[in-house]
Amino acid sequence: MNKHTAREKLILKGLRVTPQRLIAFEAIRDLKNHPTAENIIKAIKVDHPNISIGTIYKIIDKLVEKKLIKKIKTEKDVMRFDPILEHHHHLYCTDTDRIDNYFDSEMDELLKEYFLKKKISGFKIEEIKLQILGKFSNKKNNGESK
Amino acid sequence: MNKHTAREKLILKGLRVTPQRLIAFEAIRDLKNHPTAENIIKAIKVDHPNISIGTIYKIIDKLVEKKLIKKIKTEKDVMRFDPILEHHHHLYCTDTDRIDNYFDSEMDELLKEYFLKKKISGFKIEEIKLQILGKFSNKKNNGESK
DNA sequence: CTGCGTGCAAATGGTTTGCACTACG
DNA sequence: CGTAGTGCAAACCATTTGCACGCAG
Repeated sequence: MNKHTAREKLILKGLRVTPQRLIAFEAIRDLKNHPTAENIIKAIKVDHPNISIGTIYKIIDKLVEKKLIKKIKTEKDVMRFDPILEHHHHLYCTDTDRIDNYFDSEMDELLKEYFLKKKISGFKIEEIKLQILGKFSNKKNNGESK
Repeated sequence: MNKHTAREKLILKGLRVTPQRLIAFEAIRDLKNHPTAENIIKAIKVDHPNISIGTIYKIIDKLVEKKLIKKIKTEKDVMRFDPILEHHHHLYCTDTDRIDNYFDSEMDELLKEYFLKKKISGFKIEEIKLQILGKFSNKKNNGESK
């Protein structure tokens, strides 16, 4: 997750390494709770107030397009992003906008086996993600990082 | 799902029954594939071109607020709605914007048991929904209505 | 009759686009 | 050097809001 790695990932995807890209990419990786574009912009502005908002949007789009980050589904009308690419599920707080990651390979195995037996007619499954809705006990369980 | 029922549901939620509400509510119930606000507006406009867009948005908001319909999560930036209130999952097409419903009480049972044993620390589960991503075989499987 | 609901139009706000300029490779 | 990337500001567009009027209860 260091500067070097981010740089390499950009290069691997055929993207030019600009300071703006590096800063934005790292900001997204470091932000917890699946930031909105606004969160990202704000975080970047702290140290780099001169990066343009339009540019940040373009960078985000490019990163999504190149699969360096992902968009995630929420009920709100703002887009949020997820820098973790490996398969995982999400815990959605029904009171706040907190979204934590949830890794559970046992569950993944279970789902896989279940749908091996039970086909969904007319549909070819590629991936199954759990949206787990509920409430966090207020302990700051930010140790969700994987 | 007839006029009478829609009317009753509105009344039960303490909402005044206006022609606009009835028309909008029924339109949403009848639209397949989890309509966007735009879909809803368009559908209504066909027969009732004089209902205002602002009003339709207000009606949708009110229906969501009163839990007569639900918002659903998508990766796109437009909101979509679901008139089916009972617990179910969604099949998301990774190519198109098609979203079908998926009912599976066996799976629900499985999930329930699984998470009875395996607690998620610091999180109280209220509901679990599957996002099943994949592709439809092009057969028009619109018999997804429940 | 009282106030919730509607229609309209203007405002909002997050996101996008166009274009001239910059700098990565 | 040539082109992808940046900055800025204007444009977009779905949704929200304010307000006067209308109709449901």
